[in-house]
Order: sequence, then structure tokens, then C-alpha cells
Amino acid sequence: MRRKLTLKDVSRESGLSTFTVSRALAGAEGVSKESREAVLRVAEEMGYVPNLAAQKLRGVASSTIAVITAGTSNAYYLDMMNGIQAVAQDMDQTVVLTDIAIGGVYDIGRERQTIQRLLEGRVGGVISTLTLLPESVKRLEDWEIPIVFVDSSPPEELPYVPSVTTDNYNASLLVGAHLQSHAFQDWLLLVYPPIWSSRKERERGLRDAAAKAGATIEVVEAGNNAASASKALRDCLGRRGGRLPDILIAGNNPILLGAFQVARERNTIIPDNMAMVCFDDFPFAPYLDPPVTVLNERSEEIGRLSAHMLTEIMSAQIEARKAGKPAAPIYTNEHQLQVPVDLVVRRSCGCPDPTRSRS
Amino acid sequence: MRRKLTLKDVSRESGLSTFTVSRALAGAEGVSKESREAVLRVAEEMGYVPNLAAQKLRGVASSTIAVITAGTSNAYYLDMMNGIQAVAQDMDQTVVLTDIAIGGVYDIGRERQTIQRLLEGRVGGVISTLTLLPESVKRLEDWEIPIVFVDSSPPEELPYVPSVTTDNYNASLLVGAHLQSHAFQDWLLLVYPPIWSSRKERERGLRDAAAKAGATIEVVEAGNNAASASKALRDCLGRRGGRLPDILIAGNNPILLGAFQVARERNTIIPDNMAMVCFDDFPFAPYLDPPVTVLNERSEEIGRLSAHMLTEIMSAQIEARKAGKPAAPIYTNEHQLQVPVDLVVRRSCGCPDPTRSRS
DNA sequence: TATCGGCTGCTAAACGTTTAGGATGGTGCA
DNA sequence: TGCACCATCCTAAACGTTTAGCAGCCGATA
Repeated sequence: MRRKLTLKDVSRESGLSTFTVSRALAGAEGVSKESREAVLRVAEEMGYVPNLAAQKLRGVASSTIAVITAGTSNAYYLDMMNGIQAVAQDMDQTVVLTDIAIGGVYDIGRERQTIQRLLEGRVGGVISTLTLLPESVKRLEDWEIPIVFVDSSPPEELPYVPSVTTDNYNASLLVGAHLQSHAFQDWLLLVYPPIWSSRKERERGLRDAAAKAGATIEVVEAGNNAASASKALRDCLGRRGGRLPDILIAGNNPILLGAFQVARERNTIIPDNMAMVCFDDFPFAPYLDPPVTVLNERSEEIGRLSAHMLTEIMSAQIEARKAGKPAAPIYTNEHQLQVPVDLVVRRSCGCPDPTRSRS
Repeated sequence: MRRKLTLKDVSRESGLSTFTVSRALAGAEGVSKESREAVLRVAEEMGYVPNLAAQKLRGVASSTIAVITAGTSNAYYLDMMNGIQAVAQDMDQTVVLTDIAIGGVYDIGRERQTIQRLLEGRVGGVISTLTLLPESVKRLEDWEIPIVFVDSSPPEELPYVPSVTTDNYNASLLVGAHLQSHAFQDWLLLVYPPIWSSRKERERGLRDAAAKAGATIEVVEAGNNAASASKALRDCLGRRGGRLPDILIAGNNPILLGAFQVARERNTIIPDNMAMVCFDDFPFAPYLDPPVTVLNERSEEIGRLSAHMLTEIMSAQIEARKAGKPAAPIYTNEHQLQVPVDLVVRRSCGCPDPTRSRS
């Protein structure tokens, strides 16, 4: 391997001081055009690659943002990540991906450990896809590292912390109204645990909607994955003596999958024997049997918005630091974003499919 | 913010030298039990957090591995990432995720830039989901950074570079044989570009299989996403005067989606008017209309295997470095892994669905 | 000519770790 | 007692950058 080159090597080779080389490479001022060009040429020729660790140590602002997830195999994360990546690229930020689940289930020890890791790495900012412990958020605050929650809310004790969420309450009201129009009386919500805080709003909205519709609603909690969902549903139907609800509302995608599994086992015909709707649209939803009615959460947009918000906070912070100001991240109430949701009606709720004439 | 604490602070507070503190925190020897405990206690009390940048600068082995993707919204990446994450966690490695696509399509400039970034960050190892430029791989070699390709092969010029792939050629033979049993004569392969090198083996296998079956096969290339796939298919059917093939083979998931879109537009009934099979299983495949026959690539396993392989190479490297040996990564022929694939027969190929009696 | 200001570029210190090389004191042994 | 040896711990020098502080030079001005 050719020896690793340092600034000093470029300095020696170009006959200019490390100061000049550093400024030239950084594109900063205080260097004449000729010197700059000379430096760039020499650096290029020698194959010099700067050392980020040294820069960081010296106090250059961190350019990595961490995304915290908890291991669900939910397709909508893909879109969200795409959104985040897209703006991270534009902003010249590196994305580190962390998973605070062990074997697919959230683990509190893993959360602590992960936060510790991120502090050690002095990340520039954090995006979390689920509500974290207050303790975790406070540690980040201590270190002046901004965080934004995406598709989840901050811990209740710290309501001022930024978040980008879908308007889950109104979304639920929206489904609720639609279910009312079908005159369903017996609703069943099959849903993931409340660490993913969207759960709470979704449940609340549906309960209110059910009350308004004069319907009953049963809420069944499962783990955030298909296997757990199908088990929970099987148990629930067992308790009900096999009586199907009029409508099954799946809290998200993996849970819908679990429900489909159970439906197939029992040869349940959807929507004739039991209708279904689901939170979060996904690419294959229109092609399922039957096509499923869905609340379309704009996950890519949410991802983009959150990354955008985060990088803005980070930039403001860097400006402040330059000006010698205190550099804690500044959160305003513009940092609480809600994006609306639309109901995409397909056949699983009992409506005729608008996009296809059934053979 | 409470002032940032350094080793020196812990040293002062505990009355022990930085040497001792460092060794104690690292769990290394040369420190008495009492000193160690004292150090740990004080560090804990003060809320000391080590600075990774400083460690790295000093030459501590990097503990981050980078995953390179090119922005496709393909659900199977999720599982692969889960596999990678799982072993990364075990090995105490941080995962950084990079996307060398711009707006969803591969970009060569972005590839170069990304490699540069990774070098600057002195990552410990790289996993790539697509074939990179020889130039990129060579740069990593220069810097003694190991790389393993997953679900893709190394550039042809560098065949010794590790990879974990599915046995795509035999997989294609497998589908081919099944298609032959259906006596399909007119095959159409709709497929993504060859940067994702699995494309080549898949195509080769199918061509061989078609020849053997005495069938004709047309290969249509699309971009690696649904929109592009449906456009390509529409164009192709146009060229064919609307004549459908007996069987459409979708190169992967997003492409299958594109095909479904076209089928719906034209009211094509699958498998009656045209049969379909697809590479890569996905959770909802059994519940589509019709359930789709699929080659089940074990993406989670592939992810795990690749991460495992990479971390092993990295460990060997660290050992070597400790022993004062040259520390270039060592690649053997055990680092070329192929995992088998199974054919999951459902209804879209024209078979009766084994798991469901059609109403 | 003397003075001044504006560029440009230098030297050297600092960032927070790890570790080579050495000092210290205690123990075992002859 | 004197000596060798060991475990423990210390001092100080790196690692590769950035940047405060200063110095030299040039041309403009009085």
C-alpha cells in the first residue's frame, strides 16, 4: 500500500505551508489563486485523501446524521429512508442507520447503548422513527445534538422537540366516517404497540369515530410484525367464539399481512365475510385479492421533510457557533409538522373497485 | 451545556494518570482492580463520553461498515439490511448507508464521490449491493479496506473480490424447467439493467432454459423501478402488435409491479391470458390476485452472510496489523458464496394454488 | 522617503485520545 | 541485605487536522 499521505506531505511537495494547503483544500479564502491551484493539483496527483477523524477532532462540524429504527420489516420505511437519503445527499451528510431492536423487537438496553454510541461518534443530528426514552432525548440535549421525530412524537415530557408526523387523528376520523357510511357496527382494530406513537392517535381517532357512528370497537394489540399480528388475531377470534367483526382495521402493513394470513386459513372472503382497511399505502396494495382500501401516508415526503428540518436546525446551530453564541439547537413551533393523509378507496372495505371491472 | 469532559478530566478527578484511565476504560490490562473500579466509577459519575474521532485519529481500528445501494425501492433490501444490521450489532459495528443513485437512478459521479467520502471517513469495510467500477474497488484496495459484494458480483477485472450471491443461473434453470412443464412457447423476460449483476446470470439461465425447451425468449430491459418497467412493457407489447407472450418473467419486484400495472390497464387476466413469474419472494406475494409464483431469494440470509464474511475479514486484518504483518485484507476462495434458491409455486404461472381453494 | 493597509502565507498550538518507554515500589529468593 | 523481577502507573510524544497570531511584501498615499 502506498503510504498514507497527510496534509504535511502535500505541504512539502507543493512548497507551501500546511496552513495554505488546508485553506486551499477547504476552498476558504486567504489563499491566492495560483497557490490554490498548485495545491489542488499536487493533492490530486499524490492521491491525497483528508482524514475526517482529524478534522472532527479539531472541531469541524459533524456531517453525519443518524436514523434510529426498531427493526420492523415495513415497506414504508424504505420510502421514508429514500426521502431522508435524498436530502442528506444534497446537504452532504452521511447517514448512519441504527436499529434499537434485538431480533426484531424493541430493546431498552439497545436504545441506551445506541445513544451512547451516537454521542461517542459526535453525530450532528438524529432522526428517530419511534418515541425514545426521555432520558435519551435529554442526553442528546446535553450534547446539543438536535433530534427530530418522524412519524412518531417526542416523549410526553418534552413536547417541544421537533417532529414530522402524519395527521393520524384526522386520518382515523376519515376512515371512521367511511366505515360509518358502510354502516359497520362491529369494528376491530388490530394494532402495534404504542412506542410507535402513531398508534395512540390512530386509536383515539377510531374510538371517537366509532362512538360517533354508534358502533362498537375492540382494540387488539400485537407486536409490530405479521407473525405476532396473526397470532393476536387468531386468539381474539377465539375469544369471540369465531365471530368475525364487520370490519377489521389493520394498524399498518405488517399487521395487514398477519390479518391476510388468518383470513386465508379460515377461508374468509374479503370483504363479503369481513371488510378490511389498513393504514399506510404500499405499492402492491391495488393488486391484492381484494385490492385494499388504505390510508395513504406520504412516507417519502415525511422522510424528506424531517431530514430537511433537521439539517436546517443543524445549519442554524453552526451559524450560531461561528458567531460565538450558545449553540444549543433552537426548536420553534414551526418544528412541529403534520402532513395530511388521504383515504384511498379500493375493494376491501366493500366498495366497488373504481379502477377495475371485476370479471 | 455542561462542559465536555475529556479523559484528562476523569484523570484529574480520579487522581490517576490518563494512561491508567485509558487502559481502565478500554478494559485492557496493566491496571489494578481497584484503580479500574475507581476510574469506572468516576467516569460514570461525571458522565464522561469518549471521543471516537480522537481514538480513530490515534489509530484505533474503525468500527463502521458502509453499505452501498442504488436507490431502488425494492422490499427485499429491507430484509437484507435487517440481516446486515443483525450481525453488525453483534460485532459492535456501526452501519452507514449510502445511496449512489440520484433521483432513483444510478450515477457514476455519485459513486466516485461516495467512495471518496468513505475513504475520508476511514470506514472499516464495505458491503455493496451492486457491481462497482473497477476503479472504486481498486481505491478501496489501496486503502486496505475490505469489500464484499452482496447479491451482485465484483467487477470482471477483479474476480477474486468476495461476494455473496444467490445461485441465479440455476435458479433460472429451475424456473425454465417449470415453464417448460407448462409448455409455454413464447417467453418474455422483463428485467433491470446489468449493473445489478444478477441480471446477467438470470438472463443467461433463462436463455439456456428456453433453448432447451425449444421456446423463444425475448428480453426487454427497463430501469430498476415500476414506472420504467411498465413503460418498457407497454412499448414492447406495442411493437408486438399487442400480442401477449405465454409467460412474462419479471426480473424482480418493482418490475413485477410495473407488469401488474400494465396487466390491469389492459384487463389482462393472469394467468389465463398471460402467465407470470417473478424473481424474489415478498411478503404479500401469496395474497396478490393471483398469488404469484416466485423464486425465493433468501435476502435476510444473504445479508447476514455478507456482513459475517466482511467482519471476519476485518478481524483477520486487525490481528495481522497487531502482529506487525502487512494488513491488506486477505481474500480466499471461501469468500465466494452462493446460496441456493427455491421455486415457490403459486397461481400466476398457471398452476392451481396449493394453499387455497379458489372460490 | 516614511507610513499605512491589505494580501498572502508562515509557525506553532490545540483538539482528545493511545502507548512507548521508563519510574516506582513491593515481593521472592539467595 | 542485595538483587531480580513483576505489576502498576506515569510522563510525554504522537495521530492529522485547523486556526490564532504574526510577519513579510507590495503598492498607495502623504
